[in-house]
Amino acid sequence: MIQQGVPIGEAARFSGVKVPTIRYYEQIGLLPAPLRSERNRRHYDDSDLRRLAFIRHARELGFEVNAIRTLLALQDDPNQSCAEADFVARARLMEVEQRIASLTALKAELERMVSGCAHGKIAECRVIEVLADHGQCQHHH
Amino acid sequence: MIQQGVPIGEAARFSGVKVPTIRYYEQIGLLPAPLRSERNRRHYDDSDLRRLAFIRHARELGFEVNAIRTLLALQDDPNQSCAEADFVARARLMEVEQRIASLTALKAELERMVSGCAHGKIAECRVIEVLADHGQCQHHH
DNA sequence: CTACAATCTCTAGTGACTAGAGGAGCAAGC
DNA sequence: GCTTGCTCCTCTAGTCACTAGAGATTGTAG
Repeated sequence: MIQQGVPIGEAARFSGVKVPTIRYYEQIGLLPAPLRSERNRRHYDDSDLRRLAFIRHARELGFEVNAIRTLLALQDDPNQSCAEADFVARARLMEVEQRIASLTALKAELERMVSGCAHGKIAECRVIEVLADHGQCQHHH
Repeated sequence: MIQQGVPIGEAARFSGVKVPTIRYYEQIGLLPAPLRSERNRRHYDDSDLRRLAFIRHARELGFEVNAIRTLLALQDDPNQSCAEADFVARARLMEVEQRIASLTALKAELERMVSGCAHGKIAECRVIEVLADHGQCQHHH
C-alpha cells in the first residue's frame, strides 16, 4: 500500500499556511475535505497541496476569500474565458492603487504632525493639536 | 433652564461618526458617558463633541482604538511630556510607510499579472498561472 | 388616529482567522 | 510500565471595530 498524501502538519510547513487555518479553509469550503487515514487524520495529496499554495499566494496578494473562490472555480474550468479572472485581478489592482493613494496622503499628514513636534509639553504638542483640530489638515480625508 | 448639549443624532451629523458607533465608543470607554435628559436621552456638550471629533480624526488617520485611548489620556494631562504622543504618532507613521512599501510591491505584481493576460482561455491565463506558481513572482512576500 | 422619526437596550453578525479546552494515538526514554 | 512530548482530532469562543436588527418608548406632524 502506497503512502498517499501528507498529514496536515507537513502540509502546513510545506505551504506556509498554519494548521488551524488549513482546517478553517476546509470548514468554509475553500479547500476540499481531503481523504482521511484509518486514524481519522487528514491526508493531503499533490492536488490538495497545489490548491493550498494557490490560496496562500492569492491571500498574500490580498484577494478576499470570495475572490479566491471565484479564481479557484475558474482554474477548475480551463476552457472558460479569461475575462473574469482578469476582472478580479484588475479590481484588486484598483483597490491597491486606491489604498496606496490614501495611505500616501496619510503619510504626509503624519509627517507634518511629527515634524512639527517640538518635544515639549503636551499643552503645545503639535500631534495632539492636529488630532484635535481637523481644520489644520491639508488633505480632507 | 438652559439647553445643555445636543442629542446623539446631532452629535453624529456634527462629527461624522454614526449614531451606533458613538454608543459603541461609550460602551468601550473611549467616550465618557454623557449626561442624560429626563427622558434618558444622551446629551453631548462641547467637551464631548471635541472629544468625539478627536476620536474621529484619529481613526481617519488609522490609529487603533488603544492608541487613541493613550492619546486622549495625554490630551487630558497638558503638563506631561510630549514624548509619548510623539512615539505613538511615529509608530503609526512607520506602519503606514511599511504598508505603502508592501502595497507598492503588490501593485507591481498585480500589474505584471494583468498585463500578461492575453484575454484567451483560462488554460493559458497568466493571472491564474502566476497565482498557482509563486515562483513566477518577482518579490517574495 | 396614524404614521414617522429619533431615541433607547440588547444581541448577534462581519472577515479571516487565532487561541484554548479536552481528548486520543504513538514513539522514545526512564 | 509509565511519563513526556509530539501530532492529530473536535468544538467553542475570542479578536477588531464596528454594523445590523429586533423590540420598546416618546414626541411630533398631518
